[in-house]
Amino acid sequence: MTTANLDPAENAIDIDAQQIRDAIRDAIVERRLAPGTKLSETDVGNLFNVSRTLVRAALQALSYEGLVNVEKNRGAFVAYPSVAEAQQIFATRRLLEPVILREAAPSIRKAQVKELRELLAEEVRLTNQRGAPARRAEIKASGDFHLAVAAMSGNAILKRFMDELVARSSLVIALYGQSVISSCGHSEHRQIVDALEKKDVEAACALMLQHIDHIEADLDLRPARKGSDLKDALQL
Amino acid sequence: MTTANLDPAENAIDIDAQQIRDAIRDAIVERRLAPGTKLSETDVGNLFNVSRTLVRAALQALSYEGLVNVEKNRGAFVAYPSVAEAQQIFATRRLLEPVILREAAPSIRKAQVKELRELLAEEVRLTNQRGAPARRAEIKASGDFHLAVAAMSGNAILKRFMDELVARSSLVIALYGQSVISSCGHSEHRQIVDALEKKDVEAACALMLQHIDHIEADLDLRPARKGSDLKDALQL
DNA sequence: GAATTTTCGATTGTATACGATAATAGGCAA
DNA sequence: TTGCCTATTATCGTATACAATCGAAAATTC
Repeated sequence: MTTANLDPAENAIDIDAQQIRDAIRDAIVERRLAPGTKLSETDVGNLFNVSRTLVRAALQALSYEGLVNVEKNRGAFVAYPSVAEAQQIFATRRLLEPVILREAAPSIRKAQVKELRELLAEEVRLTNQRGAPARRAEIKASGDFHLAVAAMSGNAILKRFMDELVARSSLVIALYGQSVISSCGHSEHRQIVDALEKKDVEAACALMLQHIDHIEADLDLRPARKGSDLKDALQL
Repeated sequence: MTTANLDPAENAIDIDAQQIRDAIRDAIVERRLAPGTKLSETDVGNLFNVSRTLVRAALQALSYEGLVNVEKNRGAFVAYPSVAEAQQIFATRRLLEPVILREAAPSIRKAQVKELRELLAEEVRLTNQRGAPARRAEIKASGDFHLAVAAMSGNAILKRFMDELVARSSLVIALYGQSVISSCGHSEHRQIVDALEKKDVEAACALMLQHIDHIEADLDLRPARKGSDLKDALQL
């Protein structure tokens, strides 16, 4: 059995393709599924008690998000971003997130600041908690902060672009991250919120760029990867 | 028969989902398929001599690009962007295209200028040509210019975002465009190339923003649409 | 013993079958 | 006629069946 470890929470009745997609995406983003893992159509189907038809639809959707690679006649695999791709993902975030901040800033009111601070509180709570599930939730929470800001831009298209970038970033961090707490920057998140609250957009942008730099600095983006990890992750 | 007018050029042997997707996308972008047109799975399947399975995959893919709306238990329709969506598409382009220009500028060499000028020449050639096919090709060529610039940024992710924005823009122009030659701005395209050649990125960005303004100015984005057109486009 | 070929098994690719849903048309009553 | 209800039909949603492909192991040859 090559495929395993998808959250069996959705074992209710009548699953649809969207739920399967979400479950797999969450598993990838929360790093329960390692990059390179094969996602066999029959195996996934059995896990959710659905036919391959729905699984294929879900896997196809994930391939558009860049989270899964579908190789013709070979199957679907959790994406295994190259160093070049990883750099491009972060380069794009550096370009987009300041733009998003500038768009979001004018519509930041007390309610928005409150919403962001609640997300910060959740991040802190998870950081102080032990265990693997808390670590996984922390990864997701860290991304959620960036997505919340994107949502405040009021631009659904930008928000969707960020959805993809944040999800793929998690994958990259899973692959190339060095420190265990790779998504460490909740203090940086707070600084950004502080700047937004003061309507100091330029400061917020500068902090955001620094923040992205720090995330990327924690990665080991040297060309070669250790072979053992690769073989492991590919599950050959 | 509700569905018709897909280019039958791909009537060779062994069509796959990707080819169907491309054929339908081209038909939408070149305005051979009006917004709102129903894309029945069986009809499209018959046109390409494939089963509904492949058609569904293609339609699903197009829905991720925002070119097609899939309504549960009702079917797929060529997207019918609302005024709000249209404005968001152009707002996003205004944000992204300057960023793209700044990214692309450093790697603009003689070869790149030449490539862009060739695209301009093609646009001019099509403009001076009569007939509906030339008009359709003109629409596509106009978008290709923006996509070529995006490709020169060297950032595949940005390029893909632009792919989507340009395709959806064509749809919006089809819906809300007033003048027949809605993608008129090939002279503006030339000015942008001129600025890029002179390494004057700021001028290029300013011209790009003006250009997008002009495209949007040609649209009739007033809330209500004339009832007749709406009925026509919905093909009821 | 190593390299090449062949065979076999597993997995994907596509078509089709069947059940479910929604739109339409027809009939009935007001 | 108009409104409502029912029945029909067409279309979609999902499962399954069968064909095609790929990879790995076994067999053969040098």
